[in-house]
Amino acid sequence: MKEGPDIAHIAALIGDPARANMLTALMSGKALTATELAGEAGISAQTASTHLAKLSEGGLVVTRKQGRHKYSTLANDGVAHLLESLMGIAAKSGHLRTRTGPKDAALRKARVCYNHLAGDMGTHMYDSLMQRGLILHDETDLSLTQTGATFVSEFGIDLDTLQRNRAPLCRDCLDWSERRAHLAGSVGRAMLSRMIDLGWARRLENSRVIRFSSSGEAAFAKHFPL
Amino acid sequence: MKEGPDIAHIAALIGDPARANMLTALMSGKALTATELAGEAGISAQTASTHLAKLSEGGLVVTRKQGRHKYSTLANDGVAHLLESLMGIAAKSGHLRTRTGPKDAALRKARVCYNHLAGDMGTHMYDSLMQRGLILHDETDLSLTQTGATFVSEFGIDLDTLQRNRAPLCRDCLDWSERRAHLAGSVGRAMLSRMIDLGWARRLENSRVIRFSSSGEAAFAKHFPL
DNA sequence: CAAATGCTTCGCTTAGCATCGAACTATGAA
DNA sequence: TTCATAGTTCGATGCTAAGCGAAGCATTTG
Repeated sequence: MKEGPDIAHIAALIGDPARANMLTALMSGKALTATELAGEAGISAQTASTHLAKLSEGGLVVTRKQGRHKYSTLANDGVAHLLESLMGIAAKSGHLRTRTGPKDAALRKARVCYNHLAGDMGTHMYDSLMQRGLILHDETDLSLTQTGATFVSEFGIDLDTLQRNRAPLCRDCLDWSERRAHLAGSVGRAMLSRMIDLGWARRLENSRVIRFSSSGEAAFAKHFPL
Repeated sequence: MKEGPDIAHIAALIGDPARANMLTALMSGKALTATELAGEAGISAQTASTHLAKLSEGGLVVTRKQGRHKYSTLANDGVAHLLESLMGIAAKSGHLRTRTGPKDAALRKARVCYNHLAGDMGTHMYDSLMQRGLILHDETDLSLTQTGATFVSEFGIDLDTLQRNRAPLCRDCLDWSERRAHLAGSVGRAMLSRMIDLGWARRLENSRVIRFSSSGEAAFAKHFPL
């Protein structure tokens, strides 16, 4: 009767509102402590502790002890991807968001998705890179072309360091607001952090929103034309 | 505090074992009646009825009344895609499948995923089509090339009829066993049903397994070389 | 018509689990 | 050492929801 893996177990892990809030908070890509996560979810520290144990046991989250703190992050890109898929379906199917605040527009424009750029500007960048032949799909994954590699290097990213990791350089990730692909993977992460280093944008506190300065937005448009 | 859509609600829908079993059964792509689904999940008809109401209300499933039967299917490709993602994560993270039966190997080789071909042979076909330039990625989706369209037509598929639908012709779908892409979308569905019409393969009862005859497998290899 | 089948609604029971208070361990600071 | 902070474990509580029996509605069949 039972075929394939046990999806109910891990779906149930995400299905609790408190845990879902923690996971959403971790979509920022930052490593958060247990108490921070408790705050995000609006629950006590004890409860958060048990939740974290379950999430980690279920392989959705990995933790690292450092002094008296315990930092948690999403276990891998796959989990982030899964969460975005969930958001996509949750967004369109049914009684949508609880409260459509002013933040919502900002989130749709540019936000962080597991440390890479998502939202309108994320898909814009993806389209630009794709159209100019800097990235392409081989059958299974996304990869940089030769010209793409030089472009990325000239943008100030050290590809050699990234390549030392086993993780794929490029992946695509489906955007819940745009329902289109954007650039994930280690290059995607590096691109975003480089933009922040360049002063183009900054991350808002306690939020996934990325705010571009007007000059930053201009530079962005110049670097990623369509 | 709450950003983005409510993922907990729909994750909770999938998180119940009975409902998860129903959804997995629907991954076959067949429309199943309420009692059939009750059987799949191992619960009574009444309980299945309430579960179906919730699934439909949550937008994961659509139902159609026909006489005294009520047929359910997955709501759209996105839901199927989400379920496959879940299986992928569930498969690798943690205490894996409950029981690795003989069926498992067959499932990995060829199975149906929302009416299209998945598993080893599914990714094989995808790779072949991609390598020969019959399908390609534009920035957002997958599409047939000119030569791809004639290939598909010569295979015996009426593209005009398919195109009348609003649904995308091609999509890619991530395989939980192979962790690679395979061909979904209406063309993917048509390909599989054509293979069955040609007698290459048949679907096993009460299972997602697709069994190719030896001559069918030979024909498959000939049509989709690498 | 009556009988049978498929599905749904109601009411009830039960089990699981999220939650917190309180007590305990571990690390860092004064 | 003493105090403070971070995190965990235990026990008790209370709510939610899954499950089924029974009754009801709808549709097809004899």
